[in-house]
Amino acid sequence: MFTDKTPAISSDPRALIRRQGFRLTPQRQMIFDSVRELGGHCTPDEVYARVQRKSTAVNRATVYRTLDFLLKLGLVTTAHLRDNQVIYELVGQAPHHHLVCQKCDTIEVIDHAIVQPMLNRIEREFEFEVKTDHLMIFGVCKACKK
Amino acid sequence: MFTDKTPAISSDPRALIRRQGFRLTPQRQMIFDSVRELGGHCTPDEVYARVQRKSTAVNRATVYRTLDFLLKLGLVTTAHLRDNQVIYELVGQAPHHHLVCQKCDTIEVIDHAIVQPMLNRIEREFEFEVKTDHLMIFGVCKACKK
DNA sequence: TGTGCAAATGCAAATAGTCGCAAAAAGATA
DNA sequence: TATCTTTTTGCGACTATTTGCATTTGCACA
Repeated sequence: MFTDKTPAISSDPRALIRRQGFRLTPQRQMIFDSVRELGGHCTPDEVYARVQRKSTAVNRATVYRTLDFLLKLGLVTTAHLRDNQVIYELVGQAPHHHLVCQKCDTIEVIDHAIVQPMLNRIEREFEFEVKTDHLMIFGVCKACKK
Repeated sequence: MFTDKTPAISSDPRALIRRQGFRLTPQRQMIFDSVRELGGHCTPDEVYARVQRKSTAVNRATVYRTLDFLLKLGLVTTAHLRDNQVIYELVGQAPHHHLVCQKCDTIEVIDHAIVQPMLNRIEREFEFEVKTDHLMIFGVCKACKK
């Protein structure tokens, strides 16, 4: 299960899903599409609301289950804000990370290159295979520091 | 609000709470004590269960609110596992981070020194004042890789 | 020590998220 | 296309977490 290591092709998850013996359902397609349409960053509730616009027949539990499914498949990742809110994000070509300002709640995206050396060191020193592609670093942004 | 920059003294939060104009209540004391007694890593539910042993009069909502209060005060931090479970942790003398194995769920603690250079670089390049003291890095541990 | 006021709590209702199970349906095969 | 197997879904119940509001209670100050 979930053994495929091929990088996810975000625009068309169908091949990836089927290749691993899972089934492609309209619900999964709609939910995935909604995540993409929401700009790649969204909460389960936002996804549910958007899916409802396509079909009111989709159950809330299915949204939760499918987001989790996409997570296990590697098509999306999650991040948690300090208020316990979960954010789902599409896995794209470029891994990146976030600087979250605790004062104004803005989120700045930073490149993976800044984090990479640290992760490499961890892989070397602890023989730990890092899968994190999405760090949330909390603090106070430039604008709020003044 | 929450402007005190003095490092938290985990063993006695009373001075810190009062210095900022908040009130010291038996509930807050019991909840803080419980977190400490639970070894510094715990879920809201574990805290509630432990507080019940001291006094059955403490409401669940108060536990949630107080943990959040201690978070804002800087006396505890949170971390989120992939299954959305929240972990509260006492802020101690030595900041540290976690390697979480997705296969066996074990958590390895790593020293802040490994993360520090990256955070320094972020502070410099983005003029972002980092407050994160507790990164969760997901992956596969040494034992599970074999 | 008593009094007043704002903060904190308890309660109950609302919202968010999870789970078990029966029904529906995807995809394989004939 | 019909049938079969297994996955996935919807539903409803249940647990977890949050929120509004009335009441209580720290604690500052007289």
